[in-house]
Amino acid sequence: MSEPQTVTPIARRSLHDELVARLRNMIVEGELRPGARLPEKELCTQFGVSRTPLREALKVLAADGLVEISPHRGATVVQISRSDIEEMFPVMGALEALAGELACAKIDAAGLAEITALHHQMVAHYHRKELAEYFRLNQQIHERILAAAGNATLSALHSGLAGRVRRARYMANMSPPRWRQAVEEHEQILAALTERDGARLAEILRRHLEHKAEVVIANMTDAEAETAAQSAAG
Amino acid sequence: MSEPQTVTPIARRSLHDELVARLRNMIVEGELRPGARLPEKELCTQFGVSRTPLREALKVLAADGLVEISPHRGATVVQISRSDIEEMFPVMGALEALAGELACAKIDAAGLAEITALHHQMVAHYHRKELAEYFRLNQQIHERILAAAGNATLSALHSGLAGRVRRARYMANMSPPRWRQAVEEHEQILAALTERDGARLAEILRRHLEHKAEVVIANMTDAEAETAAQSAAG
DNA sequence: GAGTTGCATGTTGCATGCAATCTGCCCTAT
DNA sequence: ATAGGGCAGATTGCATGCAACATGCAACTC
Repeated sequence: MSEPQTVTPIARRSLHDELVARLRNMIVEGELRPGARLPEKELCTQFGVSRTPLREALKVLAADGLVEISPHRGATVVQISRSDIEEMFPVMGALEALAGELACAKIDAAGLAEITALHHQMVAHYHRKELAEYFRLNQQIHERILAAAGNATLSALHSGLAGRVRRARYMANMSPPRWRQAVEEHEQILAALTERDGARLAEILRRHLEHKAEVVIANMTDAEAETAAQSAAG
Repeated sequence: MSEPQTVTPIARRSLHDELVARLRNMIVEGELRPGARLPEKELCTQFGVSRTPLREALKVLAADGLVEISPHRGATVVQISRSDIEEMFPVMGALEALAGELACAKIDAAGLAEITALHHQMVAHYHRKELAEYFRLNQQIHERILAAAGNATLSALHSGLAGRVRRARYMANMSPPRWRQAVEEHEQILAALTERDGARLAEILRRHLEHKAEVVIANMTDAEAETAAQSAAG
């Protein structure tokens, strides 16, 4: 029986794996706010587990860069600063650019059709101004391009960064011209991918990520100004 | 006493942090071979700690991709396959290319002088055919370029990959023409950096990494053939 | 009254114990 | 003789207990 596995082994996740997944999700989805403390005891009662697997999970998340652990003081959800974001986007740009090149070389008709379908759905949501749906599809398209690159290492690094960036909840709002620009860039992305023009796709993706960064930074600056105003008023 | 700290706070590493560092080093430096089992009890007695911090350390290394943990079966040092290597190098190429661009934009005279000095030392070792020393400096130069980019996220991702790749012990030998080519590329790297030509440096680094990949793959193929011959003979 | 010191409390770091699971071996049956 | 089943040993997964440490408050000094 040295055949490659066709059936997926039944998932028997240990507690710490399950905890890592749940906590990661709670952090990325914003349920646990940046800066929030993560007291072991409280989380233990909440999840109904003992401290050992929980601690192991926290260590893993710390290694992932999602939580910060200070000795004898406990774990907190990491704050993302503007400079962190400014650092991350060029890196994501480089990764997505590479993914674009590889994807152009490897993608088949079926894969391209899927991305094309997602793209048109996304554009439809854009025209109906359905921001949440737009983002969901936007994210899926980028993930598909990464997947089409067929490079697990690349995907892993990218999704790690994407998870960290997503926590910034950056696109709560986006100005109409910015949104329009993003959609136009996605048109170019699809065109380059269809023509299998790797170099061009890479360049477009790099620029696209640069523009995303600008939107995020602007949004963060607004948010900071708001909280500053609030704390001044309070 | 709100002055900035001038004295470094005394390092009080917790046991699990210390264990993570030591194990990571042992794995990266090849002291723990790929595929080696990591029985908790044995490591505990070896390090003189209990299983709790050791387990936490293993989980972190698993998240890092250096060890693999199978439920109820324990941890092993991950095997690097040829396809893993083939995946990693393009990613490192993209990261180093970005680092090159950023470094050209940011590096100052002092930083450039340091890299130049390292480069000349490295070339000296090349002429004396001191392979180990050559690699040490080679690695330092690449690290310095990453550092000069001033992007912590980028550095972190790169060093993670570099650690995983280094385990392949790829450069135990390198053919004279290959070695010569590598040195020539490093001359170009230094030139582009000196001229602050980011685009060119990026391109050179990408190619440089491609060539490194070829050397590694060739070496791995040799090693595989060797072990295959051994197992056939034994 | 301001600053410092000592103590009480709660939390984290680590060690250990028990239950569940895996591995290897022996035994049995075909 | 070989395949399959079952048991014993060993190892991992998790829970709990104890010690070390950080924080906040109160008392004390100047």
